[in-house]
Amino acid sequence: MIEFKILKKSKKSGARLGLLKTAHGEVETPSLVPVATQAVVKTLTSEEAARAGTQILIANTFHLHLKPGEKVIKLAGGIHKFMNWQKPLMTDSGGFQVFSLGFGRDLGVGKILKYFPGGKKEIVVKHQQPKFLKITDRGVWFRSPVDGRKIFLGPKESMKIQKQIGADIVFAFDECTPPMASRDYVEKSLERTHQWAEICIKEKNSSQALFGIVQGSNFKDLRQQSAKFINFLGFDGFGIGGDLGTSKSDTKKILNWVLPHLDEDKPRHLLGIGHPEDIEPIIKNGIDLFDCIAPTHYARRGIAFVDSGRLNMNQSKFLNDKKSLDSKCGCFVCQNYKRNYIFHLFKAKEITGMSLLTFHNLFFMNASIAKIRQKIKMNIA
RNA sequence: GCGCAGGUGGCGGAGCGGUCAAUCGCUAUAGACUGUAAAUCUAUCGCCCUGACGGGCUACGGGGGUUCGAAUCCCUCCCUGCGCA
Repeated sequence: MIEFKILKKSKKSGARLGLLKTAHGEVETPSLVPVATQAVVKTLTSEEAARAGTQILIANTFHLHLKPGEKVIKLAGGIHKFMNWQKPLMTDSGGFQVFSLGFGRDLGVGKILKYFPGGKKEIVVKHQQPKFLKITDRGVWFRSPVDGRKIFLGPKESMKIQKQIGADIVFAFDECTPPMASRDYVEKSLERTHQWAEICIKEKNSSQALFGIVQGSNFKDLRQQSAKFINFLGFDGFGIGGDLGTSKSDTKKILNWVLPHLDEDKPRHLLGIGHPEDIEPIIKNGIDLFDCIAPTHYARRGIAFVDSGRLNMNQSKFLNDKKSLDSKCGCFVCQNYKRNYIFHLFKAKEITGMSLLTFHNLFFMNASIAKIRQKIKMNIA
């Protein structure tokens, strides 16, 4: 189980400084939760992920169920042993895959909608089903992206799998609704997500903390209703999922609808948000934890997060650039390697380039969040 | 010297009389990506004008010819590879 202590509340914003204790150690919050979908931070060893300042990881129930299967992980002694990660770890429930392999895939969009596919002004998901999966009241029939076979995942199944995987914190099975969903769709989906939340609570075991997920898309009353309902069920913490609007101010607005209805003394995890420029605002809104693929995913595309913004290490202007990625960064990459070399590795398609940038991006983000924690402590944020 | 095979855009390589500024791949340039179907995807890539649509110009080794029309056919020269002397 977990214990969460709020050490300090900012007087200048909604930010909180906290300490999350788990059987595998503590997490100073606010904190980034780097993504290890397949029980690995892509391109890094677990030791490297830790050395980059990572305090906690999130793996994925759906993907680990497909490969290698939860039984394998259980037989290996649980996910911590399996991947040699002795720090805190959470598993996402598979609820995001209801979206990403469903409407997200159909329409080629992510959960943050910046443009409407096909140039249409509005695309509304009403009552239809996604092409490749079937959403029912009891759960979801997926098509495995690995081999196409049918996979059923509902609240019971997800909880059972997550128990076998053995993370410190597990998430309730939800439906992440698409950003272009109609109100009707979101209402119906929310009802299901809430029923599933009740089932997850019943399936909860004593050794894992369980976070409930607030949905409701960008509808104020639905978000509030969801926050109250999920709060009432008595979870150990909260995830805030689904559509969070198209701008930073939308996200802020939605968080302001939700957070006042959640027990203050429990951790709040914003699901899937965390570009560098998002972090300070969401922390000031009162978010304690957030996971995002950005640092690792962008690294593999050659994008380095640095103090001045982003560097695209595929650009040949770096051919003879003998500077480190970021002159102020203390990571081993910035201490030992220069842009010219990293550029070369990307051009040569050498995997070490991706690995170096992944390490740097994680270190950079973890360090900048540590600075924000310091600012909260010193009453300047 | 003879024989054979070739010479096409930054590179590799299609095309073999009109629909060709030229398939495709690579490279190059720019962009996208927020609970990871992702070491991926998209766009541009002869020159000039245009935001774009579009228009103009120069091009398929050099030169000449046939034809209404040639990267594609003919002649000739140059060059490359292989084989034989």
